[in-house]
Amino acid sequence: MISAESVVEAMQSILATLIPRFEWALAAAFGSELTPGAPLVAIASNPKFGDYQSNVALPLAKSLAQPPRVVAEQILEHLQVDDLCLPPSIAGPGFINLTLQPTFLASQIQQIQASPRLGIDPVADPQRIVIDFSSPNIAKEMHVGHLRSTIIGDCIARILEFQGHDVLRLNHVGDWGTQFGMLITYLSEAYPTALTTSEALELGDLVAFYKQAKQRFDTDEAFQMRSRQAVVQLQQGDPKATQAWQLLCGQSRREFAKIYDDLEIKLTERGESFYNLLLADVVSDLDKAGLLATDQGAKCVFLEGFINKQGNPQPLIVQKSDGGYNYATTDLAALRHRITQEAAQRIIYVTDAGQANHFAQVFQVAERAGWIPEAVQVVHVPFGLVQGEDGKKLKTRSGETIRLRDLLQEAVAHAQADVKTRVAKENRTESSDFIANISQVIGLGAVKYADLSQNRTSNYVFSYDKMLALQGNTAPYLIYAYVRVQGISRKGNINFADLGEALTLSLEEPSELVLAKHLLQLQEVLNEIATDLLPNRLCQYLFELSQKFNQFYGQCPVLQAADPTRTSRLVLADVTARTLKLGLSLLGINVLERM
RNA sequence: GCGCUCGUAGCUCAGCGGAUAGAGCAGUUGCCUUCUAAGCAAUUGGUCGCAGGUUCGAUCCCUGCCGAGCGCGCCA
Repeated sequence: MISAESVVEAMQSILATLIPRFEWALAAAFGSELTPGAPLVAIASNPKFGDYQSNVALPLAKSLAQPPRVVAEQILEHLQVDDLCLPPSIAGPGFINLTLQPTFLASQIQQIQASPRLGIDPVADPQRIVIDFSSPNIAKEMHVGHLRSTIIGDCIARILEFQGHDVLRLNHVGDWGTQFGMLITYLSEAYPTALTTSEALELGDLVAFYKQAKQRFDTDEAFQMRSRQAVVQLQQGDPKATQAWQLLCGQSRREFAKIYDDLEIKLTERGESFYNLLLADVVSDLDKAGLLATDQGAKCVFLEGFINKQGNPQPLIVQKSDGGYNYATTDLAALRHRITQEAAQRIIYVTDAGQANHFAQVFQVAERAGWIPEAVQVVHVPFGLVQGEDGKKLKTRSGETIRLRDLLQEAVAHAQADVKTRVAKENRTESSDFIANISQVIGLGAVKYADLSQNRTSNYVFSYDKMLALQGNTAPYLIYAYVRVQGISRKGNINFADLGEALTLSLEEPSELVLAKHLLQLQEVLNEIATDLLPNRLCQYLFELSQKFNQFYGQCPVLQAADPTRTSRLVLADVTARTLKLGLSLLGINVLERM
């Protein structure tokens, strides 16, 4: 039988505590072999029904041939939850509603407050997880298209790292392939010093050359031939080509680093070139597996379930007719490397939804070749387009791609304008460092939050005005809630770390109870996100937390209250602030002490 | 033509097979001698694209249709 001790000993989510209670009650009431047909417990769909609810009685009614309310009554007869809940009730057709006891809430909040990790222990079974994200192309500037992958990938990595997993963040940069043949061929004609002298080119120049090279490639057949030849040379390790390539990569890398530094994102660069020596084996091993075919001079695997425009099975090309390899080959090589060399148990690809087919095809081929062991999960995490307000792919007014650098700078500039207006309106004097710091944190936080707070699968309309609006479901609103708590500690000279250990909390006001209950749900939310990889759920949680805190703040004076209420409220405020800080940090967003 | 994703309030979006579908913004109305009003409270606003089906129960799952976006042989 499950005892109450298990709850108190190891802090675990309320759901994780309640589920075995229901399992036990069901087994006791009806025997252990029945299948519930619904989740045993869930967070209540509406606060007026309580805090948690169980709907199992409804699906069970049929198989047990009893009215659902009768089934619910039998479950309640065996359900032991009096250590954490008020007496459960049956409502409507047979819902079981549970409400947490204030004293239980208080003890849980107290445990969270005493814990540096807010009561969330690392997972018992840490996994080796590879996350492939950001992945800009060398010789091109990072642009809006890289924003979502970079931000979403970083957020997923932070959450899994916090849970205690061993995460390898890989930047699969485009540092190989046709584009380099193109660029090297073009530069050797137009600007040969760039291929032999480091820092001969700014990244901006490189981008301009890239465009010219691309145009030649698309219109000049002879140039195209020479470019393809150059790729093959590079892939065969020709020293001159290799040197030129390294210079180009170095140039781009320095530019990327500035953006990653600003965004505080850490990545291990392991570009396509890394897998060069493994490509030939991919093709020969596919051959050995009996999957390889040759079609129009290209080596390929014909896919199951993919039909081309002519109605024929579609191939995945792994070696082009000119002998070169392409991104499918590289992705297959990378996949194998991550499984065999990195011992990855879970491999996550954060790229735009447009690549869904590509990954489905690569995964299929790897699967059929027997390269993906049963225990390894390989998953594409797609996200929608960044659109302009016209609903089309985002461009500048003149039709150019927006540089990520410009986008971030503009966000910070907007934030700074807002801060200055506010400081002036309140007749405050603040140092320029103070203003610069606030602008940076808010501007970058707003960009990240606007992106992460959308369900990633849908397209996302990019609007400076909406993203930088400092009201509503935005980063500044959340940061402001945090700042309000710090305001309390400054005003009252409170050191939250010194509130003492043997506190007795008393939670009575509705807004205190609502806030406390929400604080206890972080672990459940994180567990969900670790499975579904949907960061917007964390945003939703933090936004609701901020709303609930602001309601509490408006209704419950903290510093003026008498003890034990005063201390209880201080603890609630402290736990709220630390939850916000932790949650925001998992989104890659900083907090401010004052704003 | 085929595939993937999406369609929820005026706008931008949440919504995990459950009870009367929720936020934010915009609109209307209150609240600053009180821990920062970047806040709070109240209020208006819905044929969940359409039609079937599965289910005790469907915004959610299945089928068909309509509409939008993206992709579909040697770019990544």
